[in-house]
Amino acid sequence: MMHERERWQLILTRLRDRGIVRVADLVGVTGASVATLRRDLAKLEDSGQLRRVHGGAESVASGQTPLTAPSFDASQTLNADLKQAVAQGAANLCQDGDSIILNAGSTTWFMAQYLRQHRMQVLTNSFPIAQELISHSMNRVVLPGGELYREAGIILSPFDEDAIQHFAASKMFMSCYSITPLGIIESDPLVARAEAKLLTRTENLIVVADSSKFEARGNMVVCPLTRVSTLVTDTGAPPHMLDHLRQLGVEVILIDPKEAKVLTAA
Amino acid sequence: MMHERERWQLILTRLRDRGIVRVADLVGVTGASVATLRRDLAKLEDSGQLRRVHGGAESVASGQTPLTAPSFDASQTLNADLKQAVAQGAANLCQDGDSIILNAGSTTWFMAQYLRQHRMQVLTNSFPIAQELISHSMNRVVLPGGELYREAGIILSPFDEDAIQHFAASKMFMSCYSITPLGIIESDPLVARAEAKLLTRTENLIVVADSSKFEARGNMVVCPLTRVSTLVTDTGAPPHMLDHLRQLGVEVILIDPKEAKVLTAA
DNA sequence: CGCAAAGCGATCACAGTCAATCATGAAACG
DNA sequence: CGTTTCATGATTGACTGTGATCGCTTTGCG
Repeated sequence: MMHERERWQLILTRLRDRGIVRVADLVGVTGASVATLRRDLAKLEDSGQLRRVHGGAESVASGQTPLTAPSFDASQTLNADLKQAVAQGAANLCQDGDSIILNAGSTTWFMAQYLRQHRMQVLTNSFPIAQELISHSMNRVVLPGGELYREAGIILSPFDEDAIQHFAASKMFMSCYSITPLGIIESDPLVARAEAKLLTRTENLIVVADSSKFEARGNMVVCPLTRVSTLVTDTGAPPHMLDHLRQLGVEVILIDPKEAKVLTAA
Repeated sequence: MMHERERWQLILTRLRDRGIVRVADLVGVTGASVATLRRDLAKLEDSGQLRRVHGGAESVASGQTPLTAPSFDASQTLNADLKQAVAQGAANLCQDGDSIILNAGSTTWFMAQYLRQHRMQVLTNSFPIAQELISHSMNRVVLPGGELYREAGIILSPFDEDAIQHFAASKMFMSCYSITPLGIIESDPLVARAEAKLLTRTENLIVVADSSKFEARGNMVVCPLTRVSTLVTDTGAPPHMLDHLRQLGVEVILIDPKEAKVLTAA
């Protein structure tokens, strides 16, 4: 028989792939009874991970624009579970009234999903994140000026004068391309510059990265590791890197992707 | 059998792609009965995601995201036909390679629908317009920095330093709250200020306004009528105002909403 | 103008789905 | 070893979505 968590994971995966699931289908896939699956859906709806409809459930992101969907479906297939767990752990660090920064990235985008109940001021250079927050949360949203790049939905500007110079954040959550001993790495120079610019608006840098980010890739250093206050990652991260980070004074928060998924939502 | 939500999704997608759907076609595509599809259309119309017409339904200008839908459904019910006609006429003034500005407004939003085939640089302070352009057109999109206001989807900033100071536009298309002999009128001070700021980025101001905008309403003057280079409106506009505008040197372009094409150019 | 065809809303019966309740069995606990 | 707790599965009555049919209205054509 299938375990409760397995079913949940399966339901959410299916939901992400197809946008909609039917109870009848799930019976065939999971082998569980209709009643059990209804309970599952009820719980998942309570924690905001889907919306129930007659006959099954639909993705909370369903009916979203073609912009966010394609640009994130690709990255979603890659370690989506880990990213969600890390994102949820990071979201737990937020409190109502905070002023935070979210840079553009798939992990931060997942994080935005967990901020629906919050009331904060959020500065982000990600168009999809702004969209998500403005339409599904009570947070106030601030955007930097600049050109909106289609593929990634990032707002970038070559200029320094900007309204964000008036923004002061208590925390910044940053996802990245990779983490190496040399620092936080991006692959695109413009993106690296944009993130460096955001970094000037806060003292407290929280890096969110699933364990796959510790493979060395990319070439643009956004900032050294000593700039990082906190790292949120999952238990699959290489221990020697975590030790190194702790020695540099970085607080490391480990999320167990198996447990953290839904439980902390309550 | 196809699920209700799947049909809705399919209907809305088709609507996005083609602008109009026929019940008869949907029967063939979805496999559902005519009665069911009619019910679907009725529900989708209730939630403002499309407008029913004899034989099927048409895009209400794309029932895109939860953000745009509510904010524009209200204004759409008001003179949507006129606004669309004016918007189309205004869009005809654009050429590939232009750099234009679109302020936030229902008429300019309709206009964005007619810019799908263009390749321009577009500066807009409207989130829904940016969304429309980035996901359905080849235009480059530039945004000003500032806070994103939920209801209207407008980006507003109390500060002057901004990336848009580096933007030079050949034309600005502006919709407004009303037009009076005193000038172009808005109702909200912050909006009026944002539009005045956009005005500094171009010489050539094109006002787009259906004929209902000539009733005196609102109280914030954005600019005097002498600042207007061109006015695009429909044939229902009061002649004495048009004469007055022509005397001030404003080029008046009249659109016949029935034919949706340009009649006269003064 | 009149007529035919298509589209429309209303109604009804049927099937699928829902929430609530109770019963079962397994693990946790003293 | 008995009790408690919890996830699960079955049953029930109520509800919702569906499709067929009935007139009525709108549209298009001569």
